[in-house]
Amino acid sequence: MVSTTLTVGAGRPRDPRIDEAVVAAVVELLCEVGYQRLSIAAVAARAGTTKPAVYRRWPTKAQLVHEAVFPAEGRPLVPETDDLAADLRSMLTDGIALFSRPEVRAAAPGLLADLAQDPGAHPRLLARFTSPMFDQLQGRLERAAAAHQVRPDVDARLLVDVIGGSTFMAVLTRDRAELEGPWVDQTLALLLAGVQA
Amino acid sequence: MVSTTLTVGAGRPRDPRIDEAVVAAVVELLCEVGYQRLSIAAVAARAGTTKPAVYRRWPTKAQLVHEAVFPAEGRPLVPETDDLAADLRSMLTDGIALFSRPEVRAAAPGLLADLAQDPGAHPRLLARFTSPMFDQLQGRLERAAAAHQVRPDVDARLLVDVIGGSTFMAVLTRDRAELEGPWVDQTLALLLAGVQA
Amino acid sequence: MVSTTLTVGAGRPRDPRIDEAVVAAVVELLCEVGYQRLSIAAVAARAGTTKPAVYRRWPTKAQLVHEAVFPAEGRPLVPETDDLAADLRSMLTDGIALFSRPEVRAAAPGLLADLAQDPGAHPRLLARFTSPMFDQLQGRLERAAAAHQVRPDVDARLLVDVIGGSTFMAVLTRDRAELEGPWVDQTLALLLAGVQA
Amino acid sequence: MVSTTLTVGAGRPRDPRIDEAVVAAVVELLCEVGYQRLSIAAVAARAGTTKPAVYRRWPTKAQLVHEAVFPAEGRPLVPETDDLAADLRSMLTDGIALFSRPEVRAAAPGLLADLAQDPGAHPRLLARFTSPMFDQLQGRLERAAAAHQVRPDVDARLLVDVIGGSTFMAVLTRDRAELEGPWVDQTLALLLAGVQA
DNA sequence: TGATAAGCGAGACGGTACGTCCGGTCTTGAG
DNA sequence: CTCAAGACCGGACGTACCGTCTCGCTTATCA
Repeated sequence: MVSTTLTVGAGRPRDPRIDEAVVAAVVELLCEVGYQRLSIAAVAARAGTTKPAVYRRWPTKAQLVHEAVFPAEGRPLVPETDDLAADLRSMLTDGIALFSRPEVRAAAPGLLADLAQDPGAHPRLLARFTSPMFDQLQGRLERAAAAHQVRPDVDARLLVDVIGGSTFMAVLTRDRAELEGPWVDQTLALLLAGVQA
Repeated sequence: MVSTTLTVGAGRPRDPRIDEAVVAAVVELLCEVGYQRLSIAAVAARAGTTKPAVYRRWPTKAQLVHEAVFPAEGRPLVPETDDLAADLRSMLTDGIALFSRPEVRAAAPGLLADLAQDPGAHPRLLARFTSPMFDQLQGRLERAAAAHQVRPDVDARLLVDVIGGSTFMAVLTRDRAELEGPWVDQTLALLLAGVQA
Repeated sequence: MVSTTLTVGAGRPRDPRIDEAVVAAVVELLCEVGYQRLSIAAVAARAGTTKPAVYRRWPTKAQLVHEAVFPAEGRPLVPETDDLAADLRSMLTDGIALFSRPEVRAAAPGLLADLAQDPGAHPRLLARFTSPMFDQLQGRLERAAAAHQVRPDVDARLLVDVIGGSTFMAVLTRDRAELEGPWVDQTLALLLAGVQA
Repeated sequence: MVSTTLTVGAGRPRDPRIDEAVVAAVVELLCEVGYQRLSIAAVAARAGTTKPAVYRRWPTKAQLVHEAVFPAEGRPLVPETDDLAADLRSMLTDGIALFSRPEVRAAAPGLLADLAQDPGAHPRLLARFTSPMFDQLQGRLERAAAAHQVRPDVDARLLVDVIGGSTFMAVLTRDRAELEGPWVDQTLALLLAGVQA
């Protein structure tokens, strides 16, 4: 998180309603005008506050959008049932659902572009998303290998690349209708055949 | 292509050296400051010309960068040997190489962001990249299916998603060293197992 | 003159109708939009021709306007009766009339500004206007001095400054009505008293 | 004045160094390139600032140049000694000196041209220059008439036309050397003879 | 009489300057 | 130290217009 509303010391405390209003305004405006044309001034106006109040909380647009679009949810990234096929299917549909949210579609490429320029963003991004997902998936795969469901040399990080990248690319290049139909089934079939022992 | 230097009719013809200088300047500046902070003014200055000369050729930054970064090469996107494994490996290494070029790394997310906002960019992007690749790969897969090397229900477009998305994601989240090492081997193994009859 | 339609040598001769049409267009447009916003493109369009045809004849806007507004008339600048008061009055009213013509009011300050910047304009301007007027007035004053009407030390060039400058300033700062009324009478009284023996 | 640096209320105050630097840059550039080719961009660059900072202070080039060239000095336009000849001489030499300043020579015709086009400039110009001068001169002439030094019917405004116009014309059409020599003496003689009782 | 040469309409070009938007910072005055 | 209000600085924008150039054609002079 960036908007560290600690304010342990003296002085007037920050108004928490502004934090909420700004985040809500960002999500709205992302869907309306996209990432590039999202201006801090417009966010502040929509949130009923002023630019300095926003800049006090988030130093850059990238960090603001990042936090607004990907709130730190505690939900498990990798499901844990006994059915490997069902778990992989969940990951595919979760990826599709995530990248299909309007604010995510609008924000993701712009965020990538901004963060790609920012040195140091690489580890932060990994720490926030890829690594937790990788750790959980690593455990899940070891369980599956022990049950002789997957080859023991299947790499969890590689699978994260393939699942994440495929869903991202699919959302970018296909219509909504295609994704809800056979795409998941076919991809799941390919993945299962690819990893199975 | 956008910069249609046709000019069959009347009027002073365009100076082709400006076309070249601008494209070169875009590639340079992309590597130096990234997509977002790439300004037309800076491109024109670096190219030794002026903004109107750039705007006459490319109406938007997105189209300019698109053409500068992805020149219309005629090279086949899908190799055509008799060895399916070798062909898939080529596609993976080509994808890695493409997305690893500094100007592509700098431009790709920004282009996605801009084009995602532009209605009508979707079909254009497909027509230029995904579709040709898909058509070629479709033919290659049919040949492989006839030779009983792959299952007949493997979809070429799906494979494009998986190969393109995986390589894109890998380049974004991994170091150069990892990609040149086992990543290609492991991904190739997964794909082969996934599609084989 | 600038538009030297000599064309002694070979080649297609210039169309004299274009010369006329351009000059007429300049006078019209000066009255409509003034000197600064008079564009060669507009002149060419109004004259029913094209920019290069205008530039072939007059290299700069200043020279074009100069020639259009002050055609080389042969009319005597200084009248030659036996009545000095009447002659001075004529010069005053002629100055008022000249500077009051709409195209002259519109063109004069702009011309001064352009020509003031052009080194070499000074002698040209003098040769065209001030000097002939000065020569004629010099003769007239000598005649008046011989008749003991004016002091013999009155300088003709000085009188040109005073008459020209006063009328110019008066036209710039006063309404039409004032000028036609007592202004000429009062100025004439001042001048006569100033020069009389 | 135009650049009203009032800013009594809220908001960041204007940087007064920019005001000074811009005015200085205008004077410099006027002498170098003249009025017409004086661009706001060049002024801003020379002053070490940017175009918007200039536009915030002066909405048009005419107003900017006007204020830069004719700063609101409180100096009396008409001297007030007991010697009418000396006072008139002062007005002549002041006029010569004013119109001889390089930036004034460069700016004056261009300003006239711009202001001549702007309806409403007429009264403004009068209010700033001609009228104050006229009022002061009117008082001086009444004093002189009471002392039987001038004819009581001599009009102050007319004298302003004659003195201003003559000096302006003389500066435009003569060399520096001529003006410092006998020109003032001769003109003074003419004026004195013209107005004396 | 045919080659040469300049003018013509048409129109796009290279480039200067324009006036404006907006992003991020700073200042006030109150809480 | 925060808040609102708001102006400021300066980078960049996309456009209008200037004077030039290229084209394909026409019109005159000269070999």
